[in-house]
Amino acid sequence: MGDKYDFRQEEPKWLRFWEAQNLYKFDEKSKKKVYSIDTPPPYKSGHIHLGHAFSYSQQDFIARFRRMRGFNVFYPWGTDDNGLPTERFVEKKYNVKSANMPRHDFIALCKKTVDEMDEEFTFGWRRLGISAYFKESYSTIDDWCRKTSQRSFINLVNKKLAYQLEAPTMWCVNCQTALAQAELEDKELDSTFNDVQFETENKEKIIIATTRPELIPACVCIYVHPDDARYKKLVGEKAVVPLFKYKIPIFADESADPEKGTGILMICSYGDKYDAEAIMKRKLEPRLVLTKDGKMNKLAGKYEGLKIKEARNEILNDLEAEGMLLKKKHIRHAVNVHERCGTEIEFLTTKQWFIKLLENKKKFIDAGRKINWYPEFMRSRYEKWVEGLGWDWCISRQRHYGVPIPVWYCKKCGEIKLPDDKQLPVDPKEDKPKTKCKCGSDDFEGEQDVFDTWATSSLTPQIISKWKEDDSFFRKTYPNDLRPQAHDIIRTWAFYTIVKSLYHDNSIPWKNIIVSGYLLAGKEKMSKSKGNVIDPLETINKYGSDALRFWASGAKLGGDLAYQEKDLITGQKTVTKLWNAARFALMQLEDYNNEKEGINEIDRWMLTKLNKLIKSATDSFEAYEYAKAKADIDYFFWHDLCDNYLEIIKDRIYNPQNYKEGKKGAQYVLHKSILSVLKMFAPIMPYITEEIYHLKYDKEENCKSIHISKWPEFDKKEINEKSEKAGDLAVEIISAVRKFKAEKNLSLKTELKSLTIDTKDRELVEMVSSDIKAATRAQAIGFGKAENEVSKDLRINIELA
RNA sequence: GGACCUGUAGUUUAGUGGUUAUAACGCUGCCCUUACAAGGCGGAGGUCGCCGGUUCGAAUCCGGUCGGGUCCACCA
Repeated sequence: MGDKYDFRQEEPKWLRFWEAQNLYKFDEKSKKKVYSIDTPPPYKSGHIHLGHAFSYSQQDFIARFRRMRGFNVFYPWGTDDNGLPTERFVEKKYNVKSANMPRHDFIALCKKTVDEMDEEFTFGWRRLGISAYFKESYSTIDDWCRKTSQRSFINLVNKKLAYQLEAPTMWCVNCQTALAQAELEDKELDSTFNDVQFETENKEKIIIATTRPELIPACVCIYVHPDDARYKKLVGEKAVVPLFKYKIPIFADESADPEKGTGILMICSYGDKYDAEAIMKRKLEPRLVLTKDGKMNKLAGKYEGLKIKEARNEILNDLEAEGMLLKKKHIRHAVNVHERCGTEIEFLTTKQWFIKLLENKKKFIDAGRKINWYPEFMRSRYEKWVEGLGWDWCISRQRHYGVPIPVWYCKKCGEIKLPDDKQLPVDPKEDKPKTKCKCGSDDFEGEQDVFDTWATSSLTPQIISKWKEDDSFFRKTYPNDLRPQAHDIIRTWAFYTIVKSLYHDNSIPWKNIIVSGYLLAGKEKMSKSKGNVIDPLETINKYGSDALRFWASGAKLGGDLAYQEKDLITGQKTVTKLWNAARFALMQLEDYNNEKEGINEIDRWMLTKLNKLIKSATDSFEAYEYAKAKADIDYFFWHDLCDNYLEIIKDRIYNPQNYKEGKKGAQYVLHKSILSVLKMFAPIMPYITEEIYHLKYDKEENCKSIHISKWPEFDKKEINEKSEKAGDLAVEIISAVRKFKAEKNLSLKTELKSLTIDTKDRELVEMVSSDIKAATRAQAIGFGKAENEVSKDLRINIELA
């Protein structure tokens, strides 16, 4: 055993060892209880960043703890490769355009890229010590995932939970695709709030406030509140739309709020969801004025061809010229934009596929309540999102790249044709149905659209558990035991996964969900878009993976943590300290062969502390409170074990002849404490603990890795309250002597002529007096009157030699 | 506007009713002590955001208030 531990050399060595041993491979044949983890698949669009290191470390603590607790841990790996990030990444890499290629070619290219990158991409996670099994991983664009995704869709169509509808839907005019509610984001934008004058047929003035004057040509009716005295006389009249000069009805409707704007509401097709509802309710003919790429169409008359913003300005100018613009006020307000591109969303009538949500909100909330959320309050975020849902889930996207929606339409009768399960995965643009349409025709048109990426990633439990492919595997691993994820995707990943599991198998997808917080850089989130990310591989090269993980273990679940490089030093010091303590212990254990004899009070004190720690650390890990476990283990290791116990037993180990119990008891406790600490630290610092384990313990336990060794067992018989009290007293006295020497600038080696102790617990002190004597270097210990108060019931006098 | 989270030492933080409020980093005095100077033993540093209430007792519970964050809503 060398003097120094070089993590730069040792960490990669152990990584190679674990991978060569397939240490983390799930053993299907094992009889042990399964613990399955629905690992978050990262986008394979670049490199791991420190935020990943932070959250993936946290889930790995749990995986490793469970493995040592004797579970058969199923911890698969996957990547999410069918989203925009991958599409852009591949387009850039090969200088191609997805839209200009046959879809299957682009998918093949993505798959190829993904496979090629795999080694390099996953390296960050592997190097971090993530104990997932990387050799078998899924990619959300691979055949199996496309198959599962399409299978899920067909299943939902058959259950009438997925449907196609032509209706106003949220639309991004930049990406030219429909969107789901979960893809919206708020953005503060400058705008104007305009008072526009309409007139009735009798030239009565009606003033309407709007931020969307370009939708004036889309206006189909006007609402006033039935109890609004100001406007009662307007009800039943017709209004003339300014500039466009067509007539629209005026209705009384509760939904018009007299307090808002001028109290008069124009209904356009479509300004928002309520417009769509109002038009449906009144059975009005919508006036659609926008094209899919965000321009005014023919119905907008002279404004045809203008972009939305241009039309807005032109219309305002023209209104002003005609004296119909009464007021124009500058405002700054939040609008809904597409989270990917920041473009304001519009409502266009298009034909889309939806999954029913609105009629089952209660079921989703109930399902959420069957899952344990850590931390608990994250559940209320989930419930608030479900309660606030206003739309069914639009799953079709008018994009080229993604998992194709597996549907054909009969050209003759228009019927929908779904593929055979055996035919999956299909691309309906290129593949043909195996059978004819009910009408006898075999002339079909394949669906062009692809799925929302969440439609596939919401199936990760089904994907990893081999849903509808391997029943016994499915039963064994599903529902998954754990879903780890971040809180920003509760409304998407967590929610949609719950929806799918409920719809497919009337089940919950996982028993527990742990939600990690954000890694902050200063006050803001560390994220790629903010340009403040740090490459964890650099950090690992500088401080070691164990140090990085040690740092990540400091934040409790759901809690944000502000990153500061200096905090890595703490972990690095702990690694060094472990190394040195083990070095000392192993030196003292050379002539020791596992006998348990010669246990004295101080040993019992240590054993009591150790077993209390085992209990609390185990409980904490069980409750996903790895941060508390770490803090407790850390405290025990540095203070109880290293600072006190090791110092106290040194004399006994060097001069066993002076002690009636000899040194074996100390060796026993030393051996046991070091091994227990190593094991409890192993989930957090997998490398250094493995290194030390292999110096001695692997042979003793006949186990090839600490990570599959047995977690320490709490032994109630080792708890001895009286010994603990006696030991605590000893530590108190020793500390007081150390303080005395420090104040006098004396070396701790300085001999004392005598140490007089004044306490009512004389019996306890006598139990440990030889240890106190050795640790304080007192030639004699006596009991009697003393003046220097140490604590309420303890006074000492110190006489130097 | 609503919901949830959050405010503790210079910094990052622990602590959900009970002596004198945690630790790390930083600062500082001393100590080469046969594991460790990347260490050890000490020290300084906090009116626990603010106000009020409940209680024998509040960082902790309740109400209010101010600041930070997240999500949602509104967008006439």
